[in-house]
Amino acid sequence: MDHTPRTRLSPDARRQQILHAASKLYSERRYDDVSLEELAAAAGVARGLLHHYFGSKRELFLAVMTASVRLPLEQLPDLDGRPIPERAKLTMSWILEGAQSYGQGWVNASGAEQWNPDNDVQALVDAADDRAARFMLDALGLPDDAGLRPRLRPVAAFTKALCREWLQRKTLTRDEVLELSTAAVLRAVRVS
Amino acid sequence: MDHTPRTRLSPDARRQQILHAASKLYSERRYDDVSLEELAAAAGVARGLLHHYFGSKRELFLAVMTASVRLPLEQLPDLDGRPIPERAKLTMSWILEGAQSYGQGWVNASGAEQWNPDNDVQALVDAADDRAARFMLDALGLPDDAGLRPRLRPVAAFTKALCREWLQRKTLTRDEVLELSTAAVLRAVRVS
DNA sequence: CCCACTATTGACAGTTTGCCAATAGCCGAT
DNA sequence: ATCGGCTATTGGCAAACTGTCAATAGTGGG
Repeated sequence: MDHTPRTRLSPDARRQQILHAASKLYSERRYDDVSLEELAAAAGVARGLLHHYFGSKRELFLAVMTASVRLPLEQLPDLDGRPIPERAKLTMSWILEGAQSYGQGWVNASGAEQWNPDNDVQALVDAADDRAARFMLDALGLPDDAGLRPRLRPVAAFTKALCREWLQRKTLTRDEVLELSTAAVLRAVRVS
Repeated sequence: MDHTPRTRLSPDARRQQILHAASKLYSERRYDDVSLEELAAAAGVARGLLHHYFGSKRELFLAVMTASVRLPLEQLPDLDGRPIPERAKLTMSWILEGAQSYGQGWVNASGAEQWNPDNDVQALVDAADDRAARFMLDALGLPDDAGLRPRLRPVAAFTKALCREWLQRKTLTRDEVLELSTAAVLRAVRVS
C-alpha cells in the first residue's frame, strides 16, 4: 500500500476538490457507472470522506448537478430604451454566448433520465429553467405576473435542444439558433 | 418459502410480462433505486430470469425506455390539399392528443439524467425526436432534405416541455400549447 | 510544547449485480 | 398414453458496492 501522508484541508477546500473531481468523472460516464471508490481515487481521498462531506452517493451527484445545470447569468447587457424584439434578440444572443463557453452541462441536462414525475434531477432542471425564464422577463422589462413565466419556461428546453444541434451535432448555425429561439421568446410573450 | 409451482411461458409472453411490471416500477422510482430483486418479485419470477432475458439490469431498463419514449404516431389524419399552416396545426393537435392519452413517458423523458454526451438514454430520446420530426415533415408534405430536420427536431423538446406545463403543472391550457408549438413548427420550416 | 478538536482513514456489515450449474415443465415422437 | 429431450426457470455463489462507525493523526490554540 502507498501510504501518502494524510493531508488536512479546510472543509470548503476539500469540498471543492471533491466536487471538481466528481464533475469530471460524471461528465464522462453515467451516475450508476461511477463508483464511490473511483470518485474517491480521482479526488485523492479515502472513500469514507465522501460520505462525511456529502452523506450519500446521490447527494454528491446532486451537488455536482446543481452547479452544472445552470448557466452563469450574472450580468446583463444594458438594454434600456430599446424595443422588446431587440431586447429579446440581444438577451438570447447573450445566453448563447454563455452556452458556448460555459454551458456544456446546461445544454445537455435537459431533463430526467426517466419519466418519474417527482425526480430529483428534473427538479433541478426545472428550477434552472424557471430561473432562465425570470432572467428573460427581467431583460425584457416585463412584469413577472400575467402568467408569462409558464409560457416562457419551455423556451429554455427549446433553446437547449437548439444548442445541442448547433454545438454538438453541428447541424445548425449560431444564427439559425438565435433566430428560432428569439422567435419563440417573442411568441411566448405575445409580441410579434 | 412459498413454492409456487414454476410456470413455463413462451419467451415472448414472459418478456412482455417482465417489461410490463418493470414499466410500472420505473414509472414510480429511479433506475438505481429499483433492485432486480424487486423487479423480479413484481413480475413474479426469479431474479435470474431477468438476466436470462435481458442480459443486465441496464439492458432491461433500456428495453422499457425504448417503448416509452416514443409516441404512438401510426395513423395520420388526411391532409391533402390543405395549406401548410393548417396542416401544421392539425398535426400538432394530433400529437397533443397522443401526449394526453398515451404519452406520459414521452412527455417526461426529455433528456438524459446527466450531461454525458454519449448517453444511452439520450440516444433513445434523440431517435424519438428525429422520428417525430420526420413525421411532421411527412404531414406537411415537405421533402426530408434541405436541412429542415435539424431545425424541426428541437421543436419536439419544446413541445414536450409545453406539455409538461399543460398536463402536469396545469399552468397552460391546451390551446396555448397548440398555438406555441405550431408557431415553432412553422417558423422552423420557414413558413409564416 | 502539549492538548483538544476535528479532518481523515480503514475496516465491517448488509445489499446488489452478474454468472452458472442444476432443476423441472412441456411438446413431439413412439 | 408414456417417455425423452429441449429449454424455460430457478437457486446459490462470488465479486463489487454503499453506508456506518470507531480509530487515527494533522493542526491550531493555550
